[in-house]
Amino acid sequence: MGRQPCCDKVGLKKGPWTIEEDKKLINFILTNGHCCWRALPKLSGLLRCGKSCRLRWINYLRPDLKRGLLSEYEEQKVINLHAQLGNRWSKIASHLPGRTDNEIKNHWNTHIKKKLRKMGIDPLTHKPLSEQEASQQAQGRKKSLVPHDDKNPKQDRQTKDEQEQHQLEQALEKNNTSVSGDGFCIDEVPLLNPHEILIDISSSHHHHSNDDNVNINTSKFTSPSSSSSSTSSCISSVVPGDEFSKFFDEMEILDLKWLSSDDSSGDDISKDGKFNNSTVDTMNLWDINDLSSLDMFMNEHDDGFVGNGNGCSRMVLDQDSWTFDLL
DNA sequence: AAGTTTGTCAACCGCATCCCG
DNA sequence: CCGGGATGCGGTTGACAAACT
Repeated sequence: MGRQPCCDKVGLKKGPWTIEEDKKLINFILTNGHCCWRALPKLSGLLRCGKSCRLRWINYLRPDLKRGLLSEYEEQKVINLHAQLGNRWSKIASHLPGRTDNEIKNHWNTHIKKKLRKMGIDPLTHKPLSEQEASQQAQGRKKSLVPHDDKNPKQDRQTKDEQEQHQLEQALEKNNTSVSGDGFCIDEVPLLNPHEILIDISSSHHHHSNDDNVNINTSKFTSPSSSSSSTSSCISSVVPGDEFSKFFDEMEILDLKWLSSDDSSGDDISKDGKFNNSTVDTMNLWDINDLSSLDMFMNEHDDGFVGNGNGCSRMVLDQDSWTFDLL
């Protein structure tokens, strides 16, 4: 007797989402919230598994998502957090507003890993690679080192949160790492002793210096209780019209201000039509104050979607659309 | 121009954890 | 406390596009 599948998969669609499916999902969640992911597909008329709907919403359709490549500052934050937390992507994501665990995980695997190896740092251990190891890494036949519980991240979850928080706070205080530089709190036990974290921050250190390119104003931000997913839990309480508007109003705003850097000579819009983060001067999360904008979008801005004929997995329905196109 | 390789990332899968009766 | 369903999480896959030969 195996475990029951999460949903009746017969007749359910898989693969990339179409424009129509996205619209249905957005419309439904904005009007009804998502009381129950399992029931949502039936209620909304989607031929999708509830899990799939949840993932699509969390990773792609949520209005508070920030799109585009991670900035250097965010990258540095991810590296620091990874040194502390290991592959606990959702925890890491919870410290990067507007970013999803999936996005961070992908970015880690495709960009940061390579970057660290280039710098002679083992992305698993955050320790320097020996010459031999470095050459092995370069040849792609590096054996995995498992210094902290990267391979078994779930095992250490059983540690009590309070203990974790206490330990980590102490460690961070002692070592004055930049992880908590902007004031967020980490509720995890370090997998590495902070003094063991060896990250060359010279390349990005200017982000924290006086000529700081990044100005983070966290004056009124209450971090979601646990993870990126918990943001969606907040959304689950979404109700139509004014209530939703209130929700945004009451949401404590994190105002991220990305000051243009000197190297912002690049194109504002990349080839796939997305804005590059580096050139976005100001980005306000939860910048939508009125649900009517969203309604407007759904009803009148159908061409806000840029379909490619065979699905819209990369359509322009991102933070920029929500904030620029709609308002 | 055509074929091949490499890189990226959305989406899936299966297990773990949470929650409720 | 226990069992079962719902949800969350992290690893992995595969489609697509870009780069290379």
